[in-house]
Amino acid sequence: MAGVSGATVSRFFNAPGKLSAETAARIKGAVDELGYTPNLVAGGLASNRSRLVAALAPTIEQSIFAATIQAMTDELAGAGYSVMLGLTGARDEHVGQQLSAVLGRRPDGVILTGSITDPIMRQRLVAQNTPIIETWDLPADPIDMVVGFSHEAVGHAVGSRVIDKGWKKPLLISATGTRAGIRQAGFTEALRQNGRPNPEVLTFDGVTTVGRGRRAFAQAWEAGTRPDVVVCSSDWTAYGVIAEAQSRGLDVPGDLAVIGFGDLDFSADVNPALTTVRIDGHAIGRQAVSFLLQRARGERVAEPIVDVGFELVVRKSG
Amino acid sequence: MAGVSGATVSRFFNAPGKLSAETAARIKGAVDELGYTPNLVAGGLASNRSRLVAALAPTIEQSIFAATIQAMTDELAGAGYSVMLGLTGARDEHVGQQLSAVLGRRPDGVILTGSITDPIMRQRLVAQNTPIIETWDLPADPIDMVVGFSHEAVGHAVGSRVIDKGWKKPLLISATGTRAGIRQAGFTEALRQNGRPNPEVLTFDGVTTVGRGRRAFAQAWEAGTRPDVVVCSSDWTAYGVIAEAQSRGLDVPGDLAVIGFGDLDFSADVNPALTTVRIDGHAIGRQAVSFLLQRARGERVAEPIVDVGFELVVRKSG
DNA sequence: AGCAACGATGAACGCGCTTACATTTGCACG
DNA sequence: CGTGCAAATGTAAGCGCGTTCATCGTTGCT
Repeated sequence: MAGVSGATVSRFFNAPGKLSAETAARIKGAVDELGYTPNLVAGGLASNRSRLVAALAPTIEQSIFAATIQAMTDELAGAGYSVMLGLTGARDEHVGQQLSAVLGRRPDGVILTGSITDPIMRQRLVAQNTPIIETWDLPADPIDMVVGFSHEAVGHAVGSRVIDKGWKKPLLISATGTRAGIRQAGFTEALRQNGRPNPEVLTFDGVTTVGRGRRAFAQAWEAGTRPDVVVCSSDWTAYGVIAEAQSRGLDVPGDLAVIGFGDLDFSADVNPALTTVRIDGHAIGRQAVSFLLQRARGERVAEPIVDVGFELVVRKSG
Repeated sequence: MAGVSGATVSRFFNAPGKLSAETAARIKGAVDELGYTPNLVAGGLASNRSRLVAALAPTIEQSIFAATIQAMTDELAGAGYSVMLGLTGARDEHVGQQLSAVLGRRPDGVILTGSITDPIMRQRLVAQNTPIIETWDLPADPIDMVVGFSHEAVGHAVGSRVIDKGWKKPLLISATGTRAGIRQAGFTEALRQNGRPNPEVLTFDGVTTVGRGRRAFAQAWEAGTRPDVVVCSSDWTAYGVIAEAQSRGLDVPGDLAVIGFGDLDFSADVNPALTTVRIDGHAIGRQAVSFLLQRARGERVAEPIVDVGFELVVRKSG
């Protein structure tokens, strides 16, 4: 319709600078009139670049990862990429399945939250030769690039605060999961370094919600546990503990201090405001995308392991 | 390596029943040994079915849509589909861009939250001839299939409760947005039918958060507004109003009733438990996927417009 | 033994693009 | 006016599969 070859139309979309203004205008006219949208599937096959990146996360509901995914998606959209979302389940039970599904599309990058432990999976990932970014953790044996922080250090920092404040009977309420487990280890280690015994620990399975926190604290309380500080694996749980404690006539932080994890969107605005550990999930997403785009441009990433750190945010609750 | 033609390998993956057990075993051996993953991009081009569905939503952070996306992704993964996530911004400012990006991949279905208003966009969507599902709304002029509920009815139901309870000075705190606007209209209409004047309204732009709710209520209070009930466009905001009211020494619901929207995960567990409108976001996602799969099997969807309804959940706060 | 019918498999084409390479055109320069 | 070079465009060969159609044994039956 524009009187040009297919190759020229391809250039119109992918390298507009190479066209004369006149043909570009002619093609644009035809494109508009026909409502033509290039088939990126065919383009991907031909160019061997899918412009698709896979993002795997345990869940997006009630999740600290939502911020990372949001940031990633926004950034990638700006660069002309689409993101495939793979939800691997609260305990990563579907990583294998999701990974297979995703690799079949030959993504230009894979962003993981946490590490892949299964050696076979790792093998398959590496074999694909696509950029891989592990996030929200600092794995000892990284596959490729990493944007995360040390859960061990987080646990240790919280433990140190417990020591400093002179709290004697800490209770850990935590979801099962590798990363929460590592924070727990760091916490315990901080206590041990100060000659303290291991803390009491209550773990539960599945998604971290306010209700879970409430019930966990109620259960501990009914069982006679009388902590002076509760350390939680998420701000959701922490707020549940506060709600339950308040319902039982306890004053937070007077009778009971509560510390969360994540510094979620609501954490500063509840009563009392949550003391927690801030992780900048958006920054993680942005940095991950930045790595991906560098690789896509063929550049070498000089410093492929980034520790975004964390911040102990002291507010009213503890 | 298995001593068979490509055609047979293709059948191994797509129609295993058509192979003899013996060749299937031979192919399986080769596949395992080589770590071969079929290239779905090429397959999609050849078969004209991408096995990709696009999900567009304003945001996933702090969002009632997260549940729908979660359910969709889970269901679709089970059926061998992947989902492309498109985030269109809190006020749908990126629908156009996202839609283009997404249509280029020739998805086997598009799931929208809310409607597309721009006629040009609608045109392009329809032209693609892919199944389209509008969710979280009951548009007057549906494009294709719909899984939603009436925001008008929600507003009306809340308004009726305000009447029934005899509250005289309602204040609406609402994010800007089409759907929130429709609920507001329904609410106002319910008041009007009972001879009541229009309620006071405070709107804000952007994401609905606890902090926004707090600040909005603080602002109204400082301005001298003294409502006896606050109706919010989200449970987040509602909880923010409660927190702010409590900080100012008000008793909820004694001095002030608060009603939210969404019945989010935490809503039953805060103090006081939130009176709100429950929408089953998971059910919306599941139903949408079910429609999509029916279409994929070539079946006609008998009843393509589904009203999943809502439920006014009365708890302590109002 | 001969034939039809059927299940299993292979050969070959094409899906809609990208891209290396070839070709054409326009223009500056000697 | 011819030469050389760069910019603009066309040509054609795939990219890795799915799919149709033909082929080849087999089996069951007469």
